Amino acid sequence: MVGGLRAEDHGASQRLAGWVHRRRDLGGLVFVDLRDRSGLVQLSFGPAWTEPESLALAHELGHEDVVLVEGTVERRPEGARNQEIATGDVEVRAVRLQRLSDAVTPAIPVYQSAGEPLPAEELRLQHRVLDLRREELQRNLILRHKLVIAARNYFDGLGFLEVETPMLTKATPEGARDYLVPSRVHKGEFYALPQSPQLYKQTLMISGFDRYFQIARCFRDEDLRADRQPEFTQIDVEASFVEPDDILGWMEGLVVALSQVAGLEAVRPFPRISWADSMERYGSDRPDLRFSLEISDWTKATADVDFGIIRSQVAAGGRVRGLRLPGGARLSRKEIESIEAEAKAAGALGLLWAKRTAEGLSGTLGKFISGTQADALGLGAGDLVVAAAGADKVTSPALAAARMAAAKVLGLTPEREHAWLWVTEFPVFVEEDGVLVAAHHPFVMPHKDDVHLLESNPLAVRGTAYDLVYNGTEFGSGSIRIHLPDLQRRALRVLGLKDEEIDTKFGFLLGALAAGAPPHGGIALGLDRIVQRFTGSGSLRDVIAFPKTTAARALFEGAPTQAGSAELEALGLEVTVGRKRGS
RNA sequence: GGGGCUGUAGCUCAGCUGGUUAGAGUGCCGGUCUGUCACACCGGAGGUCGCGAGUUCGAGUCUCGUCAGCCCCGCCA
Repeated sequence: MVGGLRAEDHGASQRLAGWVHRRRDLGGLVFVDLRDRSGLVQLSFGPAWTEPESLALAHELGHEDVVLVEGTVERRPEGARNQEIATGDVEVRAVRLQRLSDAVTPAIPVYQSAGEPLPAEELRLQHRVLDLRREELQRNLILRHKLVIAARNYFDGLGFLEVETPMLTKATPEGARDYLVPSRVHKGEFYALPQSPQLYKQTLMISGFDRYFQIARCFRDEDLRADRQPEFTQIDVEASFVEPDDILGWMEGLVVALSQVAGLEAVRPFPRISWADSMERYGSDRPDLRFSLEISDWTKATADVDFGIIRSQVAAGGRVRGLRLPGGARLSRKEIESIEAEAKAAGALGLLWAKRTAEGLSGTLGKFISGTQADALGLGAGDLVVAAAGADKVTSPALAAARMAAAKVLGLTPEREHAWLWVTEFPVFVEEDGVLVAAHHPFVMPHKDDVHLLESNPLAVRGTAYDLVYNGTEFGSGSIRIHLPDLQRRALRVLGLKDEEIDTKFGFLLGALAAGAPPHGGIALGLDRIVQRFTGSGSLRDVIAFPKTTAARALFEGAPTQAGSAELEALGLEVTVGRKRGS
């Protein structure tokens, strides 16, 4: 490896192989930066120490040629050292040079000079073989590897077993769209690629593998984002005879181990907040606790404020909630409106605000309130409040957006760099367009105090579900699962499933549960997202070796492709749309 | 499914209210050069202006469509 050579290696004979990163040909002398994944080292070629044929070859080397070199490590002459690179005190004086591979001129540069912009991402994905040679991507994938190894060792140390589960599996009736794989043997039937190993890991619990984990690939056929890929990797965990505390404790230990690998800080225990509390105080189920700004309920404090919007929203059953921003009075109207714009983008009709300065009260809300009423909001001189009136469903996301926007506009410094958090007691069910759906998935064990509400008031049923949140990003979620077949059937009925449907779709699960199931639960963490945040990458694509585009295409190898008619026939398939583009 | 941005030399970009021969830097090719490290200097080649229609005397530039990439909403834990 070339990147580790130092002044102490002076005089050592070396045989090095790598890629030609850069060549500086001075006519008599030739310098070549040799690269491998450990870094760079300068090779020097000169008539005094290099064999003539090798010297001639050195003049001809091009970018990305693969070479093998024999020579001696030498301290560089005074004034010829390079502080910029780790091996800058030495060079390898090449005696013999062999070209192992003559590379064509790279379509996109591997070498980048300082401040040079990256090629278009389309080209980077197309020429992934070259892009992956860049130090940044190599560093990301190396860290990813180290995190995976650390996770495996961590779980192994706790007696967890890694068990592989199928990739060709059964379509799941709800959740994301499945990727389907046609069966040749059973024409007209399809496997699905797993959205997660959820049901398999529960089955493993029932089979007695009481501590399981897997670095599991998952597939979801939904539209993509910068932080979403159609195939992604989860650190998947499940254990039997556990309470949430057990899972949370183990996972905190894992996060500490992973953070150590990445050189970041994670302090246990992580704070915990219930979902209801989180929505109340931060308007979000994944609050960024690097900032402590909290939402207040001002419904009472504004009860005698004569302001149409407030009165009508409260009369309709809504509340007045808002954020107190100390020192916020210095914000301009434009800056305040930028906060409002974020709240509107999150679904609010508008944001009310009041500013208090030496001159008095001002703002859309400020105009309507007295000094006493301002005091009731905690609005002191120099402060600003922003508020939203209406149903929590609308105001919570709006205030969550306003909270982050305000932190940015005010230039608040984070109170901590790494804000780890557990959000617990997620509801089991939520209402979507008037229909009851599972908030997480339909296997979440209801809170024991709420089981009796299952049929009478399902929306009030708290679940034993928890999310791990890091700096406002959800890193993973899990729950204690239902291990009683009767209870599982009740939960599925609440979702509107008929008994026959339950038996066809979930019969294998209910059957397994009936075989004597231990209480069990687990969690899954998004590995890609963890690596993305730990490396500070802007996109998931920079922490995956061969990612897909936002249209789910693989540009390097060119997937997906059309199937030939013989293949289709063998599968018993006929394609009726989209036959085009011979390419 | 919807909205926005982008597409000009291998790469990164410039190209004005439409105007006749489309530029720069870098890379590439050739040459000079013994301490460079963004080596320097001299010379050269290199263009389907994403693609297709349309408007116009004339389109890289305007209009419509389409393809691709990226960002966002819907969707997705």
